[in-house]
Amino acid sequence: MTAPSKRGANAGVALYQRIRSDIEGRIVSGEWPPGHRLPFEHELMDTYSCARMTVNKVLSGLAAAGLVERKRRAGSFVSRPKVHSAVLQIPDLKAEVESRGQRYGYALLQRQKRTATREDKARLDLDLRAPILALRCRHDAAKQPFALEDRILNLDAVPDAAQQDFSEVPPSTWLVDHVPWTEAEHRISAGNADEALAADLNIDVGTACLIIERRTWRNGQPITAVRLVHPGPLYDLTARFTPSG
Amino acid sequence: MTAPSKRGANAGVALYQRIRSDIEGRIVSGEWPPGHRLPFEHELMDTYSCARMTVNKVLSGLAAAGLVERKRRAGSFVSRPKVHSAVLQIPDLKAEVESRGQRYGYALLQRQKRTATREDKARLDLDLRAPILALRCRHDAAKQPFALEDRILNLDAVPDAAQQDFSEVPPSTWLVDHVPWTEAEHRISAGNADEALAADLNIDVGTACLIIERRTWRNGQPITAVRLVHPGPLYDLTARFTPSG
DNA sequence: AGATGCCATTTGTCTATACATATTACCTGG
DNA sequence: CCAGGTAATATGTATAGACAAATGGCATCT
Repeated sequence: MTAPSKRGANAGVALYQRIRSDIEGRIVSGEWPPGHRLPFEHELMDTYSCARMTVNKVLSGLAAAGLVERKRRAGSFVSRPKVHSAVLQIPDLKAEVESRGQRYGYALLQRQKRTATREDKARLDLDLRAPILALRCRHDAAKQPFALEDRILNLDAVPDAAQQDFSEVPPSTWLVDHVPWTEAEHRISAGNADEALAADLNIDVGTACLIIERRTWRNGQPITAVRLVHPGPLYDLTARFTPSG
Repeated sequence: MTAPSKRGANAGVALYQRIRSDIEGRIVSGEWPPGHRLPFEHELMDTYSCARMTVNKVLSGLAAAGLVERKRRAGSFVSRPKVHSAVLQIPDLKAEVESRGQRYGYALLQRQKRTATREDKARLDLDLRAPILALRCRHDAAKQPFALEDRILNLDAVPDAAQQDFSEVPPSTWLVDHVPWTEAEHRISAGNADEALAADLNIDVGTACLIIERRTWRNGQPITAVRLVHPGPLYDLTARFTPSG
């Protein structure tokens, strides 16, 4: 609300929000298809009897959300989304498990401080011989192995991690609370469990697993690379999405 | 540009963008950690010698991007991101294959117009007996099966689809161009190939596959449900993400 | 001490105005 | 007829001022 809701017809929402829903509605309903030129700012001004700053705020917001594209002198156009994009939420595993009403368990299987091998170098963009912390742990849901985590941490970027034994607190939880990041990359794939994995996850050899690999940087400096392997039948990622953002 | 660049020190970017990068920098660098209260609007006004509307635009933008939370009377605070989120891009398969420099192929395996079974009803939120189009097709990359698509289409929502034989144009491509949607849900999981799947995809029985299931609605009305099965070794999803949005 | 109401502060929204900038459409001279 | 300049137009950014709404704290009353 705000802005004296001039003549009571205002149902408690801000004017610019009403205008925005209005326009969004026409776009998603197909009334204004991709490529369609929407009214000029001064036309919307007249339509809604408001100042240009108000409609400008709306159109800028829609442009920021990717629903429209704006061109000087030409006008604003409904943009055509080329790809399906979905905002994938990858929460802390502990929170994930507990939100299903299951008991969460954690075990550190291996902790090793060493210098980067050629393999590590390929995995993150590390310098060869950079000091790293290699961790291997298991996450359980309702006493069943739920994920195997295999992580390397760049100690040049996160020296504090060397002081942490990760026997109680999972590295992912510690990192979220202590290390800001600027860039992340996820790769999601499927693979068959080999013998070692099958033993650790208590599943049959050959069972399909969902593999999530994440790499994180901070201003270009590599922080960590993690590989999470979930037993196929026990896990799936879900993403919901609306074009409005 | 814009706004008379008061005294030339302006490097060609708008004032509000300079302020925004400035603040974003302090946040991602950790100088202003999660929970930290950032300066009040009137303090930023003084700092940057500008009007309140300008800093308001910056802070509102940061709030929309999820970097800060704003509370009346209390101030604006750096928000603590609880989940890793990633924008997953799921492009048209044809574009995906060709962007890898491989030849794309498509084959329609099955096309059936019928009424919804109980199984279909569970898959989308269809009414029982609603008219649907069931499709099964294969996508190839460099002559190798690359994905098996199994789709149902709600003909009540998309009557035009009944006129389309999908022998040349993949349904996903046709849909993107013809049907706007307001909501989508993705589920990503892993599974072992059974005999039928192994035969269609030309892989061994038991090979791990990446399974992507997508359901799409338009203003609450179900449009389509699709299940894409990719041979594990041949495919992965990649998402890149920066907190700034 | 505890409940209650008022006030100051901060963000939220809106207006009216101004000038900058990019780009198209048009006009004019060669 | 074309090249080049010019005006018109729509967006981009910024300002100053105004009032609304939410809320934390303080003062007051019981």
